[in-house]
Amino acid sequence: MTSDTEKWIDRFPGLSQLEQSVKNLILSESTIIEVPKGVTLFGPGNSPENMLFLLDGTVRVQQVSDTGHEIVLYRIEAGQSCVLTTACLLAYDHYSAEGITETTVQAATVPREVFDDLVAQSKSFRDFVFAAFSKRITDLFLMIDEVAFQKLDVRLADKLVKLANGGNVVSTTHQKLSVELGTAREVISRQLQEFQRRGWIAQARGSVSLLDRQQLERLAHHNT
Amino acid sequence: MTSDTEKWIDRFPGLSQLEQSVKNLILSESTIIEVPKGVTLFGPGNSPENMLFLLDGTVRVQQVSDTGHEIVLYRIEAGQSCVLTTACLLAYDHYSAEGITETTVQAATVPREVFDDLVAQSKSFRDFVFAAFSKRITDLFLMIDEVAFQKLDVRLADKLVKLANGGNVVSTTHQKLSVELGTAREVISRQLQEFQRRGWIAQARGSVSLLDRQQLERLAHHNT
DNA sequence: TCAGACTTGGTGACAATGTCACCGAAGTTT
DNA sequence: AAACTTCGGTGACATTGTCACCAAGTCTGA
Repeated sequence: MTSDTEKWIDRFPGLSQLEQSVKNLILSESTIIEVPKGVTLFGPGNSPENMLFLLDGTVRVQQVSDTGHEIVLYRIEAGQSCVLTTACLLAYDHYSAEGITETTVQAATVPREVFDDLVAQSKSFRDFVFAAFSKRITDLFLMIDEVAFQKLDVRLADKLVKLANGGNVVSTTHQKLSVELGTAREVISRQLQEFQRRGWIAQARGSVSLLDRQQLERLAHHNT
Repeated sequence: MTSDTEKWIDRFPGLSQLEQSVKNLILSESTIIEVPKGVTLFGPGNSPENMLFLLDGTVRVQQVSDTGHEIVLYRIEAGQSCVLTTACLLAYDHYSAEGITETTVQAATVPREVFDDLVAQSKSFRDFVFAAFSKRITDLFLMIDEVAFQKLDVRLADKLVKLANGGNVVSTTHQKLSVELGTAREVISRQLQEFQRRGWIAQARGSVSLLDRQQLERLAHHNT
């Protein structure tokens, strides 16, 4: 174990406060894996037994409705939270969510039994786990609110700014944006045309350039 | 403690398998409370420190959007699951969900520290808790799917059948139904008129009678 | 390098749902 | 009985979703 990987645990804000003995246990019982982009980590009929701590990259969790529609539920970012869903959600039948790597992903895998031991032994680990669950649930509450009540232009502006991630170009198709928001491609196309008409964005095949991020952010934050 | 209340723990399928010693601990450290109908158990700025096991009655968890709209997220039924949300969600700031008793409610309250002890000591209690979280999360996934992609007539038919709960009368207003589905009152009124026109329901002020439950169920299950 | 095949995006017509501004009828309070 | 509140109805219009296309760009294989 290199000094580099030894420290991965400190990338998790919630885990850095663990007792040293617990940290050592996690480190010794976990395996670092690397998964290429575009791999389905979990999904219907595919249930890994391990818990994952994401060290690098992002995993997109999305759902395919029985109507054939898709929607992105959330993303798991490196160091932010663990893939609890993985080990836990399989218990329930009708879940159709799947987790797909959006980039090459580095992760530490912790066997289920070790996970259980950790929960039993460490109060701070428990807090970490429950905080992760809580965050997930409150985020889903917010998402329901958004899907049910927010106007599409607001949601799209918000999504563009977030996907740009500080930069000015979002490399994605109208189709993919529609899955992000759980709407139809045509609706995205129309709305992007409107943004373009206002001079807020420029479009090219497969990419959107943000020309006036301030306006987009203003719309996204409801300050019309 | 009467022999009646001593057995409440066996009403929870997930808890009945606990070690007897753990059961005893829960029973001795918990307090039975009764809460009248219409009380806000938890909500923004109101965070009870205890975990609740619902023994009788139902709690409605709903959300008020900053757009002023409301939507029912889920219900907690007696014996079904514990009010984990209560103790856990406060950790996060912007959560606007609230839990309101829909009936007189009987519940067992377990102090936070006892809850933590239980999680630490009992594997089966851990399984119970994680199962509850998982169920909640997968239910929210389904809800997002429904809100985003299901037609309103399907959702309304489904909701009517479920609220009828085996009977043939749903005592509620159009306004309340609209909150159930996160839509507008007018939309519900129109749709109920359509159901009435088809002879599936009859309406009176403040109540809906199901005349042809089969048809409603057929619609709800997408078998047009 | 050319012929499909596929992907991406555009368009118009229409359906479903949400919003707004009203209205009157049925209950409730005083 | 008058004032008020709750409940539900209505029409006009805006927004979003659906469908059936089309055309241009990109890729692939012979």
